[in-house]
Amino acid sequence: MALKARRALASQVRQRLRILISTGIYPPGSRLPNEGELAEALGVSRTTLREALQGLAEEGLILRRHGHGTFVNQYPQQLTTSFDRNFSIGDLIRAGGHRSTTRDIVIQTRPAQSYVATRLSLLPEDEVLVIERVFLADQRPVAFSVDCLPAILLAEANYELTDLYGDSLHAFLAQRLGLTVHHGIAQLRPLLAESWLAQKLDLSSGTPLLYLEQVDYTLEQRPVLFSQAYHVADALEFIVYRRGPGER
Amino acid sequence: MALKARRALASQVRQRLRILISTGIYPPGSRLPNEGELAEALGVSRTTLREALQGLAEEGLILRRHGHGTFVNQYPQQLTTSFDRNFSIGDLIRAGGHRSTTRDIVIQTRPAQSYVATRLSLLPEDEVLVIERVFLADQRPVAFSVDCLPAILLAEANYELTDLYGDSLHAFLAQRLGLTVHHGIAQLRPLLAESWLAQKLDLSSGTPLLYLEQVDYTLEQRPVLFSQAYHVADALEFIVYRRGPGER
DNA sequence: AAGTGGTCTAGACCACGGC
DNA sequence: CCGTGGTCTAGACCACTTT
Repeated sequence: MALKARRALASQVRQRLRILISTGIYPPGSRLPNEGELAEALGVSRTTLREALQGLAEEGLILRRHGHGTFVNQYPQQLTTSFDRNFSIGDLIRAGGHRSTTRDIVIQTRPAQSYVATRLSLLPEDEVLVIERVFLADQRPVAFSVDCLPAILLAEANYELTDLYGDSLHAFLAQRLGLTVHHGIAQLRPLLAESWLAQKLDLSSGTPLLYLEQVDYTLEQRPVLFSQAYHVADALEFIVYRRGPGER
Repeated sequence: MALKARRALASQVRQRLRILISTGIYPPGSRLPNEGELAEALGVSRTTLREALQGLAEEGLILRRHGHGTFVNQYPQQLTTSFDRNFSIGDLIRAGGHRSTTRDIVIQTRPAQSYVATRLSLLPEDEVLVIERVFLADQRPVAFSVDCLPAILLAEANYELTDLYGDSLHAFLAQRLGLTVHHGIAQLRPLLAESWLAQKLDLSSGTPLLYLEQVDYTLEQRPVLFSQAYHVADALEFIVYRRGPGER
């Protein structure tokens, strides 16, 4: 416990406050001690405490009122999965309280189609590793996804095919290739299931699906993953936390 | 210019830096002066400068690398509309470069349906003001929306019906009722246009639509607006910037 | 080893809300 | 008026990256 966990201080304080609130030390509706006292009680500076409080306020766990005090929210919102976070389909399924598995996996290398090459900043003759699979929530098919990785990223890496079976490609990118996904840009569209797709998902043709097309980037704005996913609507919840417009 | 614009300092610095970058003082790819120098040059503390830099990094305008420096991003992402921001449909249309108008407006007060009452924390017998309308982008219908406002909010306010015609209810809430929408929680679902809806939007029945259901809250977590919107998919773009998972 | 961004502190002053 | 949260500062020390 010597080093590490640096900037964690504010996060630690945040966690400690969460506990103090959930255990009823600070019950819903009550007012917290003022910032000075609270900072001293927790053994951190007021600045650090404030960062923790700000985080809790954004979570909706507390309410802050200038000149009045900081209060524990009586009606906290709880979002299991907010879509502005880059979760995998597996996470989405688990957030709904189901068990996530996959089937019908196809892994192959092939030349990038033109629209894929464009999104990944590749040349048309470049190859991509394509991973197709069906996601199931408790045995029920709920999504079909196609992921494309530039083959050149894999050229010098050592990995096994089984590494690709895990439902988090982000983890694979980070652990095997040293590439951390910083953010993704996704586009949403409703779609009707064509027969080939309906068959994969055990649906009838014409069922409405939520189609998502996404490119993931590293911190350096390098595109590393192109994904297409077809989601069965009534099986997965798509919830978005939308901040009001304006300057932070 | 005496008072006001308090916490604006970091925002002001941010804006000044944007200008320094866009005018080519700090061209794309170049490294900015270190934080100490930059802070002194701009006449603010390093803390304040860092807050500004952090904002610019989140915007994607600059890249920060520990132990290396801060760089102007060569390939800045520019999202006209990111869905994690609480824009109105009118904004969405204008972001696509079209002219936004509305038609078929219906405004009436009626008892809240049970699912509406639940979402707005109202009692079943409470009344809501309902605003229905069709949005057009350059004459073409692209969305149908139903907004519900608790009637009690309007009881003591003075306003005219025409205030409700503007395409930003958020602006109405802020200016007439003193209620600022802090965030909304939205749920997305694909849907097939039923005949009544298809007729309103000049579509054929069974066309896939993107359905959005949203509750807007004030900073104090008070629900003030419930909205349902049916979007024509190929007319509007739904783009989401998804940050990588993890603690803030 | 030198230079950079990352974290944390203590303290000052300001603006808002209620008494 | 007082107490609260909101903003800003100067400075210390740490950790990462390159030379």
